[in-house]
Amino acid sequence: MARNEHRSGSTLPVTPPTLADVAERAGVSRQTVSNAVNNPDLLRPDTLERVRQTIAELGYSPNRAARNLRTRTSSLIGLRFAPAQEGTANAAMDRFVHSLVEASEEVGYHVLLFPGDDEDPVGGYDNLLRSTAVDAFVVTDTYLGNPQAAWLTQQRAPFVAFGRPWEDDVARHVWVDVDGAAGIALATQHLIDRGHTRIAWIGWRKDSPIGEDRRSGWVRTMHQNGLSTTGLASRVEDVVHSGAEAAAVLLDESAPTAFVCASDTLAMGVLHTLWIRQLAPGRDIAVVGFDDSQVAQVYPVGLTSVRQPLEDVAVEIIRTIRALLTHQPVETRGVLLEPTLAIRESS
Amino acid sequence: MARNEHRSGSTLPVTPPTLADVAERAGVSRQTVSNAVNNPDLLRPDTLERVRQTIAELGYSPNRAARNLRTRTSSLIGLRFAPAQEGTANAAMDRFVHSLVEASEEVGYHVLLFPGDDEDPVGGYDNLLRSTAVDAFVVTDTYLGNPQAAWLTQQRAPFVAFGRPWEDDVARHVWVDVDGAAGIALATQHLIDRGHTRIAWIGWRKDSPIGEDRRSGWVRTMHQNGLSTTGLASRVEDVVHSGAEAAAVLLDESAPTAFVCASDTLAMGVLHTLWIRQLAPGRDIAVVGFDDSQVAQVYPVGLTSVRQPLEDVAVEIIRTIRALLTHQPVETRGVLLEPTLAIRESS
DNA sequence: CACCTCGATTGGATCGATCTAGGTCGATCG
DNA sequence: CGATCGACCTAGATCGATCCAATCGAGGTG
Repeated sequence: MARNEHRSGSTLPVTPPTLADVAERAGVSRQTVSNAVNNPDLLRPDTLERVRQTIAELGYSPNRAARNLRTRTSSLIGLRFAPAQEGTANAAMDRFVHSLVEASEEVGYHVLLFPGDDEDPVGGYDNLLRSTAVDAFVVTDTYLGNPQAAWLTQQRAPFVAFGRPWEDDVARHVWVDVDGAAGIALATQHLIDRGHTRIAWIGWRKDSPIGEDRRSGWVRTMHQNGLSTTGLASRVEDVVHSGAEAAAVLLDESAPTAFVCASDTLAMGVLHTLWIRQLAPGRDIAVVGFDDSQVAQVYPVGLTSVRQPLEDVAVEIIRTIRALLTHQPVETRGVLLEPTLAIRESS
Repeated sequence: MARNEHRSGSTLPVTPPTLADVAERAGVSRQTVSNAVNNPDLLRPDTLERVRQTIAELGYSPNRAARNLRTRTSSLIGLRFAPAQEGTANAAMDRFVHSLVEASEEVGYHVLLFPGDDEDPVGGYDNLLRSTAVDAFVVTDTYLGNPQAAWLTQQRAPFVAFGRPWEDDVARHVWVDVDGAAGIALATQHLIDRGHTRIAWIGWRKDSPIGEDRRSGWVRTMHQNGLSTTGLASRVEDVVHSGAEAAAVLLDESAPTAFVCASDTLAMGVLHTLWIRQLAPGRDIAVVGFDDSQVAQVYPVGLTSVRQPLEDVAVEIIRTIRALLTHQPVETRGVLLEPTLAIRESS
């Protein structure tokens, strides 16, 4: 059993030390070493210390594959990673993924990325699930008609969704989401506090539940403050020039003094129209976007934007996944977190 | 051995089928099933067909952990994932990670993310390496004084760097990089072709080898075209307002008609100054950035920008990693890829 | 017909950590 | 003083796929 007898202290041995190596060297059994790693409370302090010392000396770290095989877990969380769409400002994924990686590390998980395929949306999930390569999934794209959540539920695969199952009443999975309506309400109130009364909305098409939810935050806040929303709303595609056109029309027809947008992309369109018309963002016309993208941060006139608490979302997701995996009762089916407002020169 | 005899056809069985299950059901031995999966050539066509049929019927997929344990591989590639810095336009990581995930999938690898820690830069690498959790690493931050590449080399850990070992003559690891100087040369020549002769450079501080490399592309192209660079260069921090200030000073002192920048962040600063001075980007003054970030794409006046071929970088990195892992001789120590120019209204 | 070859197939051993059942030892108690 | 207890530790079995050496069987050869 005495493998790895001679090894250089500075380079990685050809084969890393095993639990048996540590046991032999420390003069204890394998199980004792295992306990030292996983259940230190079971060992007598002096034995624990001796084993730990040996572990440190040998630079031992449990072999992942062996542990995974025995325990039927992988400590990996699968995430389908789709790139940010070109031509839009949405870089939220980047920040979210990082938060997720951080939150995972804290509790001993790692994040495994796999590519998406629009033609076969569950293919990637299926492979990883059947080969028991991951313990759970984080699903980020729970938009209308997305079959993944339903499919995973049916497979009894543990997963948590970032995003509510909007339209789907039968969906019984666990989710974490950000209250977009509250974010827009925050933005709208902010503008009202600054003295604006004619605040326009530029959002997405009506078939987007997320867009309609965000819009409701604007409507609600306006009405709560006794302000009219008539003729002040526009619903367009999420591209820059659509936002620019909508802003131009609204300025001509309704003379708003402020714009609240469903995305930073649309807000960029508004800024473009203001620029063409020689109107100064923040001084002449206020603009607020959504997502606090890099564009909002880097744009010469800093764009005020609703910022999703992605760090908290990630922590909450990981917390929930742990609960699912340890078969603790999951107290709530959904968690809704409050966004904040990143205030900059544009408002 | 006949586990999983009765199972619902629609939901995942409590324990997935094993190779032994398939073997028994197909009336062959385990080894034969293994061969059907890994070395189909060894089987007689009719046997192969029968085994494949059974695999499909049972929905069998080899257990990753068991395979990993036996073969001492994981099919995982580790990538330290640091988030884009707030306040800069650099979203290249997002695109690169996606490309890497795609390229990995093609050859049966997956990407594992782990967090970075500036205080202990090799900690994450060390853990994954010692627990044999990944087969290789992709290292993206090979800047001056970064100990990771040297450390990994010393540990004999397989890895490929995205980025040249600039200053380090002794570094003998394998790398893939984008020729920034060629990209800037492309941008500069593009401006010269448009009739510009007074083209200014705004780059990073002198201690950045990447910045100096990019700058050399500007110098080279200017001189090749018989143009002077005197008084047309500025070196500043990579933040928007530094770019804006540098542009203002250069406009006052040297009256350039075009700017080439080491980053989109700096280019945004230039655009800011142009906006303040009521100068139209593209018509009055041309501007070119670097990285083709979302900002460049979304900015109302589309920003012409050097675009790194990150898809190709990823493919090349994966190709090299495969070569390293299969102990094929790696023919070249470094690969330099050519960027392209995304031309928009700003030039 | 015995012998040989070579492709196809088999069963046992193995990777390294963990689970399980059982064993050791000193302290406590009737 | 021997039985009992509990804290601590040990050894064998196990997870599932692959490696390895050995075997089987069909076809060819002298």
